[in-house]
Amino acid sequence: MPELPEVETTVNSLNILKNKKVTNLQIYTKKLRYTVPHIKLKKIIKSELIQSRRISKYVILDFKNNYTLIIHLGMSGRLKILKNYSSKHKHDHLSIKFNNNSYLLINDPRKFGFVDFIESDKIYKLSYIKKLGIDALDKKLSIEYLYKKIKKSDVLIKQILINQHIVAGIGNIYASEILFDAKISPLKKGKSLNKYQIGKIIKSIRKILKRAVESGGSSINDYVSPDGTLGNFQNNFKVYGKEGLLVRGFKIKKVILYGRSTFFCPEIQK
DNA sequence: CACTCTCCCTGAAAGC
DNA sequence: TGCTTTCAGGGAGAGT
Repeated sequence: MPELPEVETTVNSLNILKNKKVTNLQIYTKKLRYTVPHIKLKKIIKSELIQSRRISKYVILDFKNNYTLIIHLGMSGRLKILKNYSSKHKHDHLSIKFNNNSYLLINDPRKFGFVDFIESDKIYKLSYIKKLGIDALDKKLSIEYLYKKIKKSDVLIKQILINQHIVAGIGNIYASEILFDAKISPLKKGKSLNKYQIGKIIKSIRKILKRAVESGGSSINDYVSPDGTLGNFQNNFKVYGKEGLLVRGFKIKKVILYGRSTFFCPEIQK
């Protein structure tokens, strides 16, 4: 499931379409999580892709005509770049043809993702973008910022980490990995953490996410990079999905927090 | 406002 | 073996 590292890997791969012009657009699905803005989307035809970038877990494609395509991959969403595309594959919802004869496809079995289309200068007016907290890999993510956000919070640190309005980009899987790396229990309340512990968490956020980006993201379930390469960071997961396994002689436990699976090692994470 | 719960969806895995 | 049920999760919106 795409979290920050997978989205980062995705937008990097999409840069091979930079300066290419859209020659055709096919929409196969009326609605993903939200209705696909099919009328507006036609505006990208004949325009060139200027750049592919990431805002939190959103893929941002800026076009030369000053319009921007926003793609959220949800849980099972995946972008593919294909040279030959004669027939639609299962769960393909959108296909964009470029003038180098390659196709960018949005494929999403669970339809938890969505696409949006807006004038480029209005992107920060979108409520879901405007509300985002500091990006998990932004240098501006400081101990002071996080401490201030959570010093009065009764919410568990695990939930704070996946709250996109506080730190943007971390999802359920990496939250478990980050807290294991920081040796801090997911069950700790935000307000119980001191600045030293928050510093450890920030270090672990950067360490785990950067490593994951370097390994091309994770490929659990069907996440694959647009160029077809598989990420392999899931091989580096220490606790996620590893209930019952031993770490330094201690068992990894699974608990459900706010309806989400959470993996940790109580003896190591305090 | 701040928090938690529910829901959207399909395929894989578990259960029977 | 094969059918049925459960589970997975991002994030908006409803509910408290």
